[in-house]
Amino acid sequence: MGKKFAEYSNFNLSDINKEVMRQWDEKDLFHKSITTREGAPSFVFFEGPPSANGMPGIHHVMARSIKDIFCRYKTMKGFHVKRKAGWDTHGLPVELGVEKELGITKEDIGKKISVDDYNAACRTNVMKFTKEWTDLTRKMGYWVDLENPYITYDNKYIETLWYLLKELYKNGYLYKGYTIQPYSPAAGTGLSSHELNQPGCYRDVKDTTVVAQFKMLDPKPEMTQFGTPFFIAWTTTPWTLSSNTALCVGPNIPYVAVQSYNPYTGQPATYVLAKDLLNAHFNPKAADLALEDYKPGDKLIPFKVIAEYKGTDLVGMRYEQLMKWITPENESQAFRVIPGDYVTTEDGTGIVHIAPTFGADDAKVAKAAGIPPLQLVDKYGNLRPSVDLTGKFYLLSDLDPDYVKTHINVGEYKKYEGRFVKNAYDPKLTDKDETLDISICMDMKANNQAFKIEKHVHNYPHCWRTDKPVLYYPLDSWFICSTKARNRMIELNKTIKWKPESTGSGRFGKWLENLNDWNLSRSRYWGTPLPIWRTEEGTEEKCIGSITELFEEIEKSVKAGFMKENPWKNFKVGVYTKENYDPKNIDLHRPYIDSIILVSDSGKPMKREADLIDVWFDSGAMPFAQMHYPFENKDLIDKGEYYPANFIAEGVDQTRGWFFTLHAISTMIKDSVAFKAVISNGLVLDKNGNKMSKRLGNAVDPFGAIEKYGSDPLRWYMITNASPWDNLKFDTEGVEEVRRKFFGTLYNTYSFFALYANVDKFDYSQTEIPMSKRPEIDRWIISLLNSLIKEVDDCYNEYEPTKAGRAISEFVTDNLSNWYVRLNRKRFWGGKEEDKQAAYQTLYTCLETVSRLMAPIAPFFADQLFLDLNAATGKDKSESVHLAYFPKFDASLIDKRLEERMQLAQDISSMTLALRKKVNIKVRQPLKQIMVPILAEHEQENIEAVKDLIMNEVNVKEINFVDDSTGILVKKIKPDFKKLGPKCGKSMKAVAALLQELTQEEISKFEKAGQYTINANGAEITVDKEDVEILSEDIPGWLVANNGSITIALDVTITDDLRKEGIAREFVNRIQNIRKSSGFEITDKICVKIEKSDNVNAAINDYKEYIASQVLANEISLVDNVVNPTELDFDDFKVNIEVEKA
RNA sequence: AGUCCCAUAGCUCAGUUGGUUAGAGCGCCACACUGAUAAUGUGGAGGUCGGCGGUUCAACUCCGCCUGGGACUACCA
Repeated sequence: MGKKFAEYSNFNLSDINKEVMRQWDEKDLFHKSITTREGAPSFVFFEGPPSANGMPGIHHVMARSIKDIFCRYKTMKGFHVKRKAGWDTHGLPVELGVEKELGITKEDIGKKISVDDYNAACRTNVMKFTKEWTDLTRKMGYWVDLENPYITYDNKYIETLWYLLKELYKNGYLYKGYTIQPYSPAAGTGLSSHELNQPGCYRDVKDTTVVAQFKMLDPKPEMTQFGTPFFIAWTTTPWTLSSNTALCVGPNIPYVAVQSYNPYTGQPATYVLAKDLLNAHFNPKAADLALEDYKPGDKLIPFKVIAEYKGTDLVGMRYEQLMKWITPENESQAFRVIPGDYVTTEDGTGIVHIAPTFGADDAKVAKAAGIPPLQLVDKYGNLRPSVDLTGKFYLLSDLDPDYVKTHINVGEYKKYEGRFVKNAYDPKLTDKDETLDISICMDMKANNQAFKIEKHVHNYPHCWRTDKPVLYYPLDSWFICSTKARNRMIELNKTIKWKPESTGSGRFGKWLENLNDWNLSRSRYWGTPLPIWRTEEGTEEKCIGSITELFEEIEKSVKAGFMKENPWKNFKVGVYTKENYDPKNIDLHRPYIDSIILVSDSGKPMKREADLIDVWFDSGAMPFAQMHYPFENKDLIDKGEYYPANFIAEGVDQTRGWFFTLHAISTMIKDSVAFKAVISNGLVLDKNGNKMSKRLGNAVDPFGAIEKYGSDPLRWYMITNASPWDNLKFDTEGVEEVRRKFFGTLYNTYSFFALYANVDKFDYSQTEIPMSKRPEIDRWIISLLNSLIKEVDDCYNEYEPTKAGRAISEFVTDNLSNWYVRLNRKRFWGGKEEDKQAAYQTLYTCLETVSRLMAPIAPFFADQLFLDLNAATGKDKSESVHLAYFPKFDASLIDKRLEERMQLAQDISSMTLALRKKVNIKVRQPLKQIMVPILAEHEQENIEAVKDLIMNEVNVKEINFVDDSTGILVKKIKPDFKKLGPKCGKSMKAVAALLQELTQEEISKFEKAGQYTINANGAEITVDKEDVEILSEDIPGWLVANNGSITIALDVTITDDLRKEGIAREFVNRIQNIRKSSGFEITDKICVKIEKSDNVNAAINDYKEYIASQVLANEISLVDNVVNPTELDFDDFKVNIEVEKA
């Protein structure tokens, strides 16, 4: 007892932020929020690891707020919510950052700088902004364990990755393949899809394209009747034609054979192409011209369709190699027509040129049809595509001489030997020089091989490092055969709760359906090494799944004499201490790992495959790797306590990134989802809807924003302004508005409460007034409060934080502050004891409950509010709202009819005030009555119940009801379309019009009979009473307002008595002002002297007591003269008055 | 190019299974309040629900096409 509610002189959420954070640290609350729930059911959350080599931005506040909200909520619901922070530390962005910093390129690594030093630089660099990240995380109030984060470069982490890779390997998911990948000849490296999607990588380029003619070897008879028979196919990369080994048709696409002439040479020919594209290549205007009338050079070239085929009819047909420079292996299998489902007739000819070495799709369909790729043998004996790694046609001198002899037509090839396939790759050429494509096209034109040569603009990816176009090029890579698990992934995906749902079924679902194998290889230095060792010929290999296993293998190798000793002899197998796994003791990265040579089962040396693995594997494996599974914490995961996650959240850009890798790894390793629910949030844009970027200077600094506004309004704004999955147009004015509107109001409400509660020494030690004894308005707000609890609980449960926040906000501002507190102020400073207690208890309950409901979103202010309230009452002794429990709603306290009645009161009040406004009578002037037309009994009951509130709020003396019996009501009929619609069908409109035209007599007849027959468009329709709403819209002669079905009339006559009372109220108001401006305490008693005047005498005499009670005056007297007059200016007269302390 | 998301007042957003006065806040204009006061309240103006078609008695709502913005994926020749 005796503890007071804290009162504040100012309201600064940024300061509250800091102070509350200090207390959290002091009390070690984050840890307690976990330890106090020990043993409770666990709610598993996974943190997606950000990369700490960049500064955190405002969008991170968004993403992390979402994560934090649900972790805090679940903690309040009694769950044990462990959450580990994580850092993504490998990968190209890190490497490039380091290269930039050190001023080197990839080629310098191992030369100018040792791999060792380089990786050390990466290790430091990647954690460059850790401090800022930690700082932001704390300031924004994101509770996550930053002291024991998982770090992907950790030896323990890598060891788990190896374990997982080995599991995949054992189950046949890992294979080495030769595939077409984006490759940058200028940079000498393959590129990941992530790199290809850097801003600005896809650019429009103008390329020379050609429709090539492929001469048939075994044409169908009808194709031979006119000129030479050709297939025609379009390509945007003419240089790849020399590597053509097949043509591809759509099996179900219709094709035609057309007799015509080559536009360049004028030679007669029979062309085969897709029927749909006939007019794209043959001008319809020439359709009627006779073939024989054609003379070379004519603009319009005649043509004649002579036959039609389905794609399948063409499959298997053979054609002559277009450029006979190089003879492919297995020549007999090449140069055939093959089927491909991906062929369309959107552009080109419906026949696709296939160069298996330079197209991913090409390689796929070619492989399926047994078509050999066109490959060379280089001087080292390797099979190579016709283009070398620098982007030029191979030099003969770089090839195997025997191969050149047997397979290359040197005379033909010489002309193109060493030509770069894009000018950009050739250091000696510029854009203005003739491209290889053009050279080839010119030759084709001359050789009657080109049907059409055109410039074509298309979108093409460029290397983000060298700015030069990417080449699709075959490279050796390790793959995860994720397609094998595709169906299972699709099935499991259906069990995941996606927010929004469309991302799961749409973006993610479609992605799964079109899944490709996962290319794991990266030829870089800083990353998780692929733990596969191979003999030189690749006939034997070993996949290593743990350090222990590696050590066993090293021992064998030492025995076999391939290694002198184990380089990590201080490492103790099976000892999982931090020290033992410290990089000083062991480092699984390159270059150390590359020095390990193992021995194969047959006794041959094996070297590690030089590749690193995709960093996305690092992050997708975090459920296991963060626990060092299965080496440690095996049970936690196997028994489901820390896996799978109940909930994760990241940006929508992770759909095919982290969300996918988590899902894929989990499906393949555990045949389980990795997460049961996921929120994919949208972007944070600037207030104009533009992407934030440092370059444009429109990026919002999260630190500055938190410092200025505090995290709570920032979080509240971000969460309530738009659904997380919609993009947020971030406007600081919105944050300011949230601060003022929501937090300001809540703070004011609390301050109001605290002020009077302290005066009255309220501390909830008094007996609780039973709900049944509290006034209607108290039961109303408690009912709303319980409805709110249920709603907010449901929203959080359904991962709808936006709706939760909006509901809380509406309750606080509209219902609690603007209605409950405003209407009940007098109860707090006057009022009978029991009624006062009821008011305090009610308001206390509301505020305290709100502090819990809002805590997940606005953790700082909510905690202060909760503690301030409970410090005085001791009702909940939790150290923090975040250790307390989420409120439970009590259905017995919810009274929907009461809520409706109050709504009615609010509507009637609002309408009355609007009427007052119309005739300019201020609220302080009492009026006699409101008239309400009543057509049904329950309407009157409802209003009666809230009558006092209305009268008080709008300052009228009575509410009277006018029922039908008076005969003065003017009624109107409103059709209920929902009921009447199905009944009337097409006549609906006519019926509605007729109903609205009914006279007063007809309406009464209708009411008495209970139904009415209408003749609409010749059809008789019987309308029942239930099909319409009969309402009274007017009382003739009164000032009337209506809104929906409610109509009210206001009596605006001001009688003498009313005028006097108005003056009295005016006095109360003025005297209160004087009290305040004189600096009196609210409990001070006063003495009032008023100068006599005809304008006021009567009013004062009649209302002396009333005024005195309202302004705490011991005495109010009318005097001839006042000594220290204050002049009060009433609208049409002035009065002198003196107010002093009694 | 495909997939997905978004489009409602000047701005930010609500809008139930289709049902007839399309709402709120901010901003703006006017007013009131001044014992919740670095607050607050009330009223008012402000909409072809992106466009065009369709289904329906009835479309902001369902369907199709288009436009604009965004994201993701992608050398379909």
